Amino acid sequence: MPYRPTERTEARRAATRERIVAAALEQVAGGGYASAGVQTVAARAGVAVGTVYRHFPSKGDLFAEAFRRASQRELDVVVQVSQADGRDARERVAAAVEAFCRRALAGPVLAYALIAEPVDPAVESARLRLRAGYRDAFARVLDDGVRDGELRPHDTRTVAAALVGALGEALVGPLSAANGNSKEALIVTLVQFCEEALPRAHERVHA
Amino acid sequence: MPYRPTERTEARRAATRERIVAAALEQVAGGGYASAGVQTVAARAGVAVGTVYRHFPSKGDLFAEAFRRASQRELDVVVQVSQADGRDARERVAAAVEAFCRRALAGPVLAYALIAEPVDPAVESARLRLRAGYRDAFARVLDDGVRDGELRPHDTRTVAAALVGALGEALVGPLSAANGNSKEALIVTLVQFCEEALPRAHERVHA
DNA sequence: CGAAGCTCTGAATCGTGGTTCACTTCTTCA
DNA sequence: TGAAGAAGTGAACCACGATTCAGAGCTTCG
Repeated sequence: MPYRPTERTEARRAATRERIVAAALEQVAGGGYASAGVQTVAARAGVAVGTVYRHFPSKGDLFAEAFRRASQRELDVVVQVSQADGRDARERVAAAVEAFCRRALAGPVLAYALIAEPVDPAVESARLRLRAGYRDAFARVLDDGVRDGELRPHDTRTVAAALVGALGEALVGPLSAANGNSKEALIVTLVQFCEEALPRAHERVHA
Repeated sequence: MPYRPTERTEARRAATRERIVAAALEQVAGGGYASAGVQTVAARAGVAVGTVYRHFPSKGDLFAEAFRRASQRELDVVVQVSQADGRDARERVAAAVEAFCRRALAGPVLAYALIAEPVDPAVESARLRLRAGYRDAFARVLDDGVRDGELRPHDTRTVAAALVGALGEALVGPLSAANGNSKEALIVTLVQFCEEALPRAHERVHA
């Protein structure tokens, strides 16, 4: 039994893999998915193209993982903020919306890639999971609001999805070119929009 | 001067062009953009591949035109409904939202293609114009509402975009599999959502 | 050391589907 | 009718970028 990869070697291997994922992510954050070819990423990671395929079965899998990473990072922040206790649903939604917007506006290219840019099917599924994650985070807050009597009973999943969509769409345009000033105004508008959209219990139903 | 295309001939030519666009649209409506290759569309239109290129400089241009057609049809309905006079902004928004949802749920594959499916850059711009069209239709209603004192002054463009995004996102999931029953419930939820999201003047601002 | 098994390399390969173009067919009109 | 010009044809072509693979270079351990 002349050879068995030792811990040290496996660590090196893992590090290479890590560099590749990181490079993929940097590339997407810098130039969008459209700019992210396997050759480019390999070069950025300082490895040969073949090495990428030693670590990932296909381009789709590589970027699916990269998206998953970035998604998780983004999602964690929003979930964190939305779960703060001692606050009512309206406050929690407002906090989550603000966090969502700030992060998107801080990294517009990545945000665009995660939210809206055309991608491979394999990556698309990672994106769907992200959107579902946001939706569920909002839905949890809404459910709590209903339970506590702050909100009247409603289809929380659909409303949560609508909130996510509203943010995405309203941000996509500004993601390309938003100066610092309009950013803050935009955030205020969206926070207010989402707050008001909540089906509060004390309010009359119109239809 | 032995040959000059006569009216009759030009009509035939136009008809062929029309058949190609129609075939492209049918293909997208039936199987999504992913299924829409030039060969397939040509076959469906009953012409050779080369003929497609006699009428359109590229695949992108062909589908951009097809998208424009479909978009216009969809948009016209919503604009029409949203401009009905003798109604206040809330009612007009509700009517527009309902029309939007009903049409999307009636042709889910086309709706998905128009709203969310990954497409060529050339087609993407047609899509952006569609979204902008919806946004502007809503924005006009909102502006009227502000002018009439029904709504308080706000960033109508952003709010309108948010409404469009809310509908798109909330519909994308159900577009794949929605039975008749849940459809109606979904529409009610979304109409109410959008009505409540409006920044009405008589309401307290929270933030 | 040296055999074995691993990782890395990157030029060559390959698949897909949009695009071309030499040719045929049709239309017009002297 | 026949010359000229346009529309239509579809097999061949080609660009592009993902994927492969035979060999070079490391790492481990008897």
